[in-house]
Amino acid sequence: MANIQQVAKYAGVSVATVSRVLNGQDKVAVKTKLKVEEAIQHLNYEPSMLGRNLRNSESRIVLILIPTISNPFYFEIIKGIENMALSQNYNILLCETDSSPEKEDIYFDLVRKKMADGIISMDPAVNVETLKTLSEKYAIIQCSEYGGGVDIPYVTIDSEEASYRAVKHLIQMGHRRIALMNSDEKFLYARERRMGYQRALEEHGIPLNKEYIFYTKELGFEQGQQAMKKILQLKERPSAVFAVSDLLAIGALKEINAAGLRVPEDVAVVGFDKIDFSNMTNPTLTTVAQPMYKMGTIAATMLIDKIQGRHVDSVVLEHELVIRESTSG
Amino acid sequence: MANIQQVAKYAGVSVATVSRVLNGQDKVAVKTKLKVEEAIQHLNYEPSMLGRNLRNSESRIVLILIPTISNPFYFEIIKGIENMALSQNYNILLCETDSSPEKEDIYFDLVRKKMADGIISMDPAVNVETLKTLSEKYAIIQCSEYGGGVDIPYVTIDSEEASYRAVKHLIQMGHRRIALMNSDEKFLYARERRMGYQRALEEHGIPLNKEYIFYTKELGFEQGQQAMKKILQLKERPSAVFAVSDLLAIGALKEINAAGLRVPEDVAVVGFDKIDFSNMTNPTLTTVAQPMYKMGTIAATMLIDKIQGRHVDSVVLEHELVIRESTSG
DNA sequence: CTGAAAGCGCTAACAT
DNA sequence: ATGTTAGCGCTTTCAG
Repeated sequence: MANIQQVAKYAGVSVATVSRVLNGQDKVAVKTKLKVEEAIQHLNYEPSMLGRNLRNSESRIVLILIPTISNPFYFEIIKGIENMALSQNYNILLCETDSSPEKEDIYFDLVRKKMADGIISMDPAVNVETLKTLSEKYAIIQCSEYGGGVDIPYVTIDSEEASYRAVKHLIQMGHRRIALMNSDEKFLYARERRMGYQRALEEHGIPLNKEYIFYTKELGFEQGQQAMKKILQLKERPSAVFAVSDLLAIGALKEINAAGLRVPEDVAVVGFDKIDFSNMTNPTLTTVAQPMYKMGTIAATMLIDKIQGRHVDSVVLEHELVIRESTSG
Repeated sequence: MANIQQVAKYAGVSVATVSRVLNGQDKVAVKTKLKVEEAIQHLNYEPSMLGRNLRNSESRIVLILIPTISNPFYFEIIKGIENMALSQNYNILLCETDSSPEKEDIYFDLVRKKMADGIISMDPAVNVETLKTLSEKYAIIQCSEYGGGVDIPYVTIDSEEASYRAVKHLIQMGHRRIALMNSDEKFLYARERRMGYQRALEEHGIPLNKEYIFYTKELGFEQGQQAMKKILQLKERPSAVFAVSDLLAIGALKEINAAGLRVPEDVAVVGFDKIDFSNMTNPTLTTVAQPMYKMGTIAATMLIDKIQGRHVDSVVLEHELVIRESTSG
């Protein structure tokens, strides 16, 4: 396979000139340029990024850290990141951490070893200490999820407010016994969403019933089913459930159905994320929409700015409550 | 940031020795090794893959080409590929082509430019000619989808047989008016599945009714809804539908429900792929399971073998019909 | 506008 | 067992 030397030789110019033609920055005489281009054509030359990357001390690869690829919530965000990255000549390495520190470390190593120029972390379970240390030397952005108190730029929504609005909607639909299906409160967003839930209840004079708050280990379908099973066994059965992820909510839907109850007549359900599937269920799911694609593009822009040494500020984006059949069938 | 030179200097040895310690192949005296390791520790040294990659003329990155990340069908396959790749020190670049030749070409360029060592293509819409040309110079494996007649190793299942069994199951459940929801027959797997469908009908003396065959542009939920809408308008309404993807089938489910009909009493439905979500619907979906994780690991193994110059043969894996509520509620 | 030459960080062949 | 050295393929001063 031809390299830049051979092209230079064939074209009768120096490698520097070939490089100039390749990068199109410096001025090259039209005639010379033509010669070089012909040589490139003739030799079927493709510049090697390996050489270029070493020379430039960059990999033009950015890491996306997600807990699991199976949660559709990440799709649109990833698309946003990808398109923005691509437009800036960066490629993305999608890294599934399975929320495991060991796997996480494999990927962190990639930036330590210069195989990646930066990281967009969407993993709430990420080892915050490591991330913090890393962020002193490398470009890191937190997207959607973020650890509090750490000085790493993030893009996210106001979880407390979103949660507040979702619960308020349920209250306005006449519900007073509202269950919360939350994930572990070691995650900041989980604490925030619980606070929004409480604020809505308080504001409407509904006393907090701790029996109505359920914690799940993960945000998946099965966890939603299990939690819903417990909820349905309560003496004073809630008439509504607010789940902090759509998959949880869909699990709840399924379980309610299995128990022979109807949504929303017997139990209303609200999810969170507006994943594609939330519109495929029967009934369709009321849910909180995050501007995922936009969040992705912004995260990518922030990261690239950071990589290139520019200053970046954190961003909080708007969200929207999408009312569908599961609360107002 | 420290480089190998500085480590060598600090340890009072040559760079070659440091490299030896790093790679652990050649023999190094324990004492020397200790000195080097201390230097590495002290200087916080991390070997740069940029230098190593250039030197070794490899990137240790493999490309996965998929039409869209939104189809959960790919999850398990990707996990399989990823785990196998990781265990061999390869990383994966997930590339969404959107079935667009332009985007495809961006990714092909990555291997032309040595940024990737090989490709696992799962995109049926891939430009077969380009792929063929590429495969003469680079390592390429087709996974799950493959173009016929091209001499590129693949791993897949027997689509014709899988389709045959799915339809046979419907016939055995007493159905005789069975619709087929297929994708464009420019794809080999679509032609094969149609053939399996026909074989099952023929074998049971059911005449082929062309009105019962529907083609969709994509394999998504919306396409399933649209096709089902048309199916429900037929004078002689089919009593069963075989869709070549779970998402199509789930769209059909939704539409049947919307029309006030029941599954499987009024219309039975069979999908294809056994995506996670096929178990979350109501009713749960009868579907054809492919050994996706295994397919992924095999594809990765094949690719790495190919990259490293070993010979590889194509593989056809077993499938399984998973009978659930949508055909035998 | 073009060329010569240095060097990014690493590995491996060769020499000792 | 260890050191010396020549590149891998590219970009970018610096001279001319």
